[in-house]
Amino acid sequence: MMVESASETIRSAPSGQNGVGSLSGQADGGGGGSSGGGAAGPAAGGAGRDSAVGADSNGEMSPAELLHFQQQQALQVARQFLLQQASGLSSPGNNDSKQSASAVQVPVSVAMMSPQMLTPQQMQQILSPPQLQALLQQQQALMIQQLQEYYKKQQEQLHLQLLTQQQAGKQQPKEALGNKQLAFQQQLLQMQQLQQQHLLNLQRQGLVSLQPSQASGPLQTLPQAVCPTDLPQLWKGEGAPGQPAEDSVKQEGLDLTGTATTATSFAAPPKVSPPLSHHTLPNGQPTVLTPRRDSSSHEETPGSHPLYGHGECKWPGCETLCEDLGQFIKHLNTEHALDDRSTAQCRVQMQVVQQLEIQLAKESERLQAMMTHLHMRPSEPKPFSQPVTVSAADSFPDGLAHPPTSAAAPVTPLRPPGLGSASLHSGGPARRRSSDKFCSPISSELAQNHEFYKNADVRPPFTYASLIRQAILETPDRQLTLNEIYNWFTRMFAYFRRNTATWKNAVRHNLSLHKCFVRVENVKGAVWTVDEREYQKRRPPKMTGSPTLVKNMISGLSYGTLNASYQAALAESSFPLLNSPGMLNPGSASSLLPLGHDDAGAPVEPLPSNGSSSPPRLSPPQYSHQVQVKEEPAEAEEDRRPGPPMGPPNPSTAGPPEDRDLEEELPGEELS
DNA sequence: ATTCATATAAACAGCG
DNA sequence: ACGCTGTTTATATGAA
Repeated sequence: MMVESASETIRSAPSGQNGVGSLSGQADGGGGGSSGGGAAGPAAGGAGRDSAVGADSNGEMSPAELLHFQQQQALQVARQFLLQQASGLSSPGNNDSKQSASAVQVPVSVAMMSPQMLTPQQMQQILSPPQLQALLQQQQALMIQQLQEYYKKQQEQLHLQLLTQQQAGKQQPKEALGNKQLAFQQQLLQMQQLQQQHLLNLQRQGLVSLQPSQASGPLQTLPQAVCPTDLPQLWKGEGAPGQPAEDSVKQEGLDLTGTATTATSFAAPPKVSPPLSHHTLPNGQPTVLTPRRDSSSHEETPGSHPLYGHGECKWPGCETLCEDLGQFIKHLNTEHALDDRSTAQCRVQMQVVQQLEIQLAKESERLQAMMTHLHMRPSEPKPFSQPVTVSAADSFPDGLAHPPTSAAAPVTPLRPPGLGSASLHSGGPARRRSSDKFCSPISSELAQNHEFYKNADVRPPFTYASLIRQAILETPDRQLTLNEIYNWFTRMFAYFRRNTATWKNAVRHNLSLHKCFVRVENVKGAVWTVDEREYQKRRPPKMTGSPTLVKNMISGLSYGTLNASYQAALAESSFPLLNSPGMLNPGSASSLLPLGHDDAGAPVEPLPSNGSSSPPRLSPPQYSHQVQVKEEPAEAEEDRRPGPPMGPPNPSTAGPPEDRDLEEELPGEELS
């Protein structure tokens, strides 16, 4: 206890804060001020343009063989992926397949899953980890499919470009523009790649910001960040339509640096499928209805040229109209000959493809891990034990904004069992923690995931108040000293092993601030107890509507099983602890309490914790049992050890009053 | 736009 | 004097 304090007192408040800040900022951009957030784009672009030189312009055009080789590899990966998907993910895959065929954007999948337009957080709060996992899986599958689709297209295009150039013979390169543009493109590409990865990570981790509004906002700013489908737009030269290749390229360079928002489609020119292309649903969700048709069409139609479709040249950034194939060929040979520019474009395209390959590989790996995990225990919401090491590596491949978790991550790269459930928002969880306000049962959540939180440097999605309460209620006598509370925090959450000054202050602040925490003088000092009544009181009964939402959502998902688990979760949510003092067993609780979210507040009084005690007895200034225990008798006796009316305190508690924390698992065991 | 809940930071007082 | 504990105030942010 004391020992720690020394080291902790100082440093690191900032890190946590910063982390939160940054994350929340992002979230904000998506949620509330989507419009505002979207504006930023240009600035970055400008910077990029100036320094564009950095991009290496060297590197000769690799031989066709190389390209072929790459294609082969990529295709193999894709095939593997398909196989995996087919074998393991039958149900979700099937469901999504249709959608994926038309809808490419991630948001779509989400929309599918959450008819009610719940925010990710809400979903997290409402759904239990297993449910989230299922959702995530679905989404994952969809995303990968989409990726793959796009990937194919890219491969095809690349190939064609190369061939075309070869056909055209060798025309003299016009060096002038080539390099600069290449540099721009490459730089932009890199940036976008990073962004993309980051976003994908975020999505993965916490179903982050898949909201329609967010999708549209940030996307504009970071085109690439979104998803493969948007890649094509990268190429878009602003004024491109109808312009000669050269011109379009120039513009492209400019545009790219300036505003990433420019959008010309590369694989699927707007004109190609006027009615089909991008649609925006009423709710603002961008949807790509059937862009792929185009791409597939080339493949299928032998007579046509892959780079030619719907009377248009499909060369990246070029939308020159060509009446017929002959004219197109001519155009191709003229405008897209083997010169620096074309080479550069080709290279960029290669990078795009490579990036996609990488992405695909990662996703495949992830999928496999997920499937493995799920197969092992289909319905078991266990924290981990997954041998999967994948997460560690791919979680944050890039160095981009990682959640506060960052550094000291003690150990296991585990990911929250529930997958998005809480951690994900790992980063931003700071603010709205689920536990309190919604049904989320901290106890059950903890029970299920305590291993995770214990080892992963992830901020728990609970409020300080709920955590403190949990800590106190977990003890047999429902009372803890401040230091014991600290210890509980550090014992239960890796996250709280850092930034101690910050969160300890917060804990103290919460103890003082909330009426539900009652300080009781003790011989030994003071202990803190929980006034359950106050605790219930303090949260607004907002959950009222939620059940409906949840139902709808669930029905929408058509996850029968989920429904069950959800109910179970709800049940658990209540106060398992109260029921059996000393017993944390969620299971028991669930059976006892059919419903009632934590918060149901007044109505939910039902906690039989003391049977009568809670409601009536409490009337006086007393707070349930705990207080009594401590107040008088306790004084005499002192610790809870003997006093606890509760049953068999766990071994851990048995130990020294304060030190029980030393070890790890006392409460944890019970929980799980 | 307002209100509420929460998080964070910090100042301050009392106590051992 | 120092550190811990506890209270309080201020500010920022997200959500309803």
